[in-house]
Amino acid sequence: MPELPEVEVVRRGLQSAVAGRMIDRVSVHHPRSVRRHAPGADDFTRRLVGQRVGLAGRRGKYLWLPLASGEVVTGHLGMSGQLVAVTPDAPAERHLRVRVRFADAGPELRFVDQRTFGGLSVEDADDAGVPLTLRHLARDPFDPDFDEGEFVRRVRRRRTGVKRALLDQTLVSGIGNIYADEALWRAGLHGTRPTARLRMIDALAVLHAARDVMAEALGSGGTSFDALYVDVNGRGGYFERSLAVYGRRGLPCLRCGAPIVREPFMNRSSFSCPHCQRRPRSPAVRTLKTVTIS
DNA sequence: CTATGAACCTGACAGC
DNA sequence: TGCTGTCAGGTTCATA
Repeated sequence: MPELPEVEVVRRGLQSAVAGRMIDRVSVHHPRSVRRHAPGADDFTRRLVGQRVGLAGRRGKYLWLPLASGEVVTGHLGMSGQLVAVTPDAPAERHLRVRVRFADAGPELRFVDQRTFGGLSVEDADDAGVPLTLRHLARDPFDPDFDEGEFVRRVRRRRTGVKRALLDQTLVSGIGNIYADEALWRAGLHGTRPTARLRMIDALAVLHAARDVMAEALGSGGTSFDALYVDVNGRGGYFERSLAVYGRRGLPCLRCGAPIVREPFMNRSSFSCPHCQRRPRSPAVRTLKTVTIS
């Protein structure tokens, strides 16, 4: 569930809850939650214990905490992951996966994850403190070094639909199913519009729309449809009230009044306005004639 | 290298 | 009361 705004809310909460504190004990309650830490759960624990943590970082939907050792502990929330700060004597959550206790008497950090698509791992970092395993990720639209020209060039080189491109974390990171649909609605584009023939002005419009809608969502504490997305204090956001299309099948478009439609998309859903976002005549291209030059 | 779809999990809910 | 099928905010891996 969590996309960039929700992960950023968690990053901020994480930082105020644990930055500067010393890790004392770590317990892994489910091996799957540390599966991306190749050396295993015991090694994961060993690398954390005794470390003081620094200021939390984020790229796209990933976040991390630097350790005094120079390594970083990285996390991804997947579809249902939560990082919560609670008093050490609070009862264990149903889906408690990893528990991090500190040397002081303050709250402990818990990774709770119903579906276990998320996870934690300890990684090496580059000179800028970015985990090495995240370098394949594109920067996100809030990164001062995000290169819009390069984004447009790379998108137009693709032979796919614009929604697929928005969700490709190697082109731009942080955008998921909700904010992709919201951005496409704001830009007046249907998600199956072929990227190869996308005008530069449209590519930039949808990118800026994604950045804008995610900034607004961040201001509302994120989008919570249910209890699966919460901040470190266990509270949800309220941006779902401001969504224009996502989850609004049959309800009137806020711009023109036409009923919002839901269409299947990659085993999931896309929501759009049939009037404001007209379908392309020829859908996403995928058969490209290959010409061999000998 | 690029594009696509299945797999990875658990739980809520609708319909029978 | 069950059972079955569908759906959920994401990423990775195998296959063309």
